[in-house]
Amino acid sequence: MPVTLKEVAEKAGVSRSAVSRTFTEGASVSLKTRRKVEKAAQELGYHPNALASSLTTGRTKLIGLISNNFHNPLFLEVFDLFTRSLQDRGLRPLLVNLTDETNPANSVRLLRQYSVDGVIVASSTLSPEFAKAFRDARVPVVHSFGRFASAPSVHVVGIDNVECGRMAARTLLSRGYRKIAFLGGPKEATSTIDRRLGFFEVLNATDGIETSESFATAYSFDAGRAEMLQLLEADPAEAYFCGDDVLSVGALSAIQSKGLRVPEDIGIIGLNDMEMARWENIDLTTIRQPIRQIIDSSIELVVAMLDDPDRYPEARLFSCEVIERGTLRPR
Amino acid sequence: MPVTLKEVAEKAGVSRSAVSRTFTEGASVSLKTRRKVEKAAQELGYHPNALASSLTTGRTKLIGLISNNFHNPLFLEVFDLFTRSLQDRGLRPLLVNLTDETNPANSVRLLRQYSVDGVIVASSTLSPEFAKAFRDARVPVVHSFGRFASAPSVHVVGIDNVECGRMAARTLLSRGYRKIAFLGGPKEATSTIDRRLGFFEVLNATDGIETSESFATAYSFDAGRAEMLQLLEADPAEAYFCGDDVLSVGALSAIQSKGLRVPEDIGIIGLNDMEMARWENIDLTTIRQPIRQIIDSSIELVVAMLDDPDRYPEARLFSCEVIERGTLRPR
DNA sequence: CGCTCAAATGCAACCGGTTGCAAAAAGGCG
DNA sequence: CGCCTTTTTGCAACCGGTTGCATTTGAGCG
Repeated sequence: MPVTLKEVAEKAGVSRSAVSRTFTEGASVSLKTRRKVEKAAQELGYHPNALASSLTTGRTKLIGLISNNFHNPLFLEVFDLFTRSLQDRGLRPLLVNLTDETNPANSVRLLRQYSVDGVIVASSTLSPEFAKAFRDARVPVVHSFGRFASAPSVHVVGIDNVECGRMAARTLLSRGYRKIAFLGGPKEATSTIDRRLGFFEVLNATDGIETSESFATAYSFDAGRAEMLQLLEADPAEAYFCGDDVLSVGALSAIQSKGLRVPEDIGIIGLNDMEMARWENIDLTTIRQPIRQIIDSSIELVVAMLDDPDRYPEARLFSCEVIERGTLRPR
Repeated sequence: MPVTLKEVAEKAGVSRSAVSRTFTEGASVSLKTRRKVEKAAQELGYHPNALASSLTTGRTKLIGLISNNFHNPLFLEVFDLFTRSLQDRGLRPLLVNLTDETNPANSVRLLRQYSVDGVIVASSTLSPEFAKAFRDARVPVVHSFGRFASAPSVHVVGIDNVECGRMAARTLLSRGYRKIAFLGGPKEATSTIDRRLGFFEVLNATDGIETSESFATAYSFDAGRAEMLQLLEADPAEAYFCGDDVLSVGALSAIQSKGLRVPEDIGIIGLNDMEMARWENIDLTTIRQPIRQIIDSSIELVVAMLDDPDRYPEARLFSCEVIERGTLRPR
């Protein structure tokens, strides 16, 4: 049903090659034939079939965007930025929802079937095995929001979660909190592991601090709320560093529903700075992750790999920043 | 670099057709050759190239998922459900972010270049022209969350916004509110127009009700907050029906920051029932849109159109439901 | 005006598959 | 075992493009 190259060629009275070249950047066509072809194409409403050309060029301009974070509001912003930046570069995101997929091989197969030029794994909770599986299949891949490694085996762009932990600890200490706790996400999430590490590294190096820790079962409102309700049963801390913002809001909700006040009775600091954190009803003090930079950098990297698939793997880190709002007591 | 049909054929000692047929549902292959082919494919790690085959079959199994709602938390759930349901049916979502695109022709061109089998326009704010442009290009299309029309020219799946407006009005009346206002989204959004219509239809039919209306510039927290701050300057209403949940949260935030209480001083009812509406810090009374049903139905419809592109356009409506939470005073 | 050389063009093969068709193989039956 | 029918198989053309190569065209110049 759609118009093909051949029809345009016939109408314009030239060969198919001429038409193809007219639509190929930098190909050799005289102005005269180009005019003829463009006219015919215009009249017929012709547009080249990207998939057909991908067969010979080996480029589909399709980028697999794979994630399992479909319940973290931050990721709506992430998807927004990714899709727009990709589009701006003439690339198309093929979205893969990994929520109930645990086998990297399946994702690799799926995306190879669609000959994606590259893949971006956008998730802080997905196992590094996913990115590695793509690398092994020689598909250019970048793990965005992945775990920082000093000897990366796959391209990683994100933040230093250990440093974020330290930053949270220093912030709480500077506010004079002495009884301080970590309320992590899932114990096995690398982000939780790393944040915890940095957090306690600083706290343990400080005298007179009483610490404790616990873990929510997911980075979610419900998990945060449930865990905090539990904590409030017995001798809660003065301040908590929560695994992420959604978890923090769950915790806030638990605290408020017990009739306690934030920050007067308990302080909370989150991580991510999702859009809602600044909503006055939430007004969460948190650590901002520079998602725009992470995303731009990820795309740059995956684009660079299109030309140089064997590019040596690197880890790119962006610094985070404490955003002061209303859930910690003033200095 | 990836393994091709030919290589498998050579290794298995059969023709290329035999290999192709082995991987084609319902094709005629003897068990013996199928075994041989599968063995060879296995050893070589062969998987058929979906894009190449689409060239002859005319099916890519690609579905364009186009939206401009990348700032409404509800849409994270929407994307989650869409991508999962599509995947479950063996379809792949090609995501298009229309945030800064106003010309339907561009989207059509783009998606035609990628030979998508069908398109889902998922947006309540996008002009119906987008869906129509696809229809005119003879690309199967469904407008999800689109405007209900009694004489639909394009497949539409969604809710009856007029009825939602009535529902909101009845709810407010039943709580004894007499001074009632509409705080809409953008004036030109069809969802706002329709909700307003139903809302005032009921209110105007009731005696002794004082009404007023105003419009936020977007379905966003900031717009809702700004508008409500303005309203609070002079003689606010007793209760507001807000354009959607995000707007409602903005309004709530404005009210609270002025030292007023909800629902004691002012009542709010939203629309959508996004995940955060139930967060205790927000606890928004709202009208639930059955997004799961809308999405499943949309996909069913687009799938049905793959087989019957000329299917007569229909509008599918789902009923909404008031979700009682804490932002309206009790009966 | 003829010559050289670069630019433009068309031919034909190819990308990785599918499929109609005719030939070959297998199965059924007397 | 031979004959007829059904199933399986391979050939070759095709899907909608791209591209290397040889040929033609045309510009530039003495």
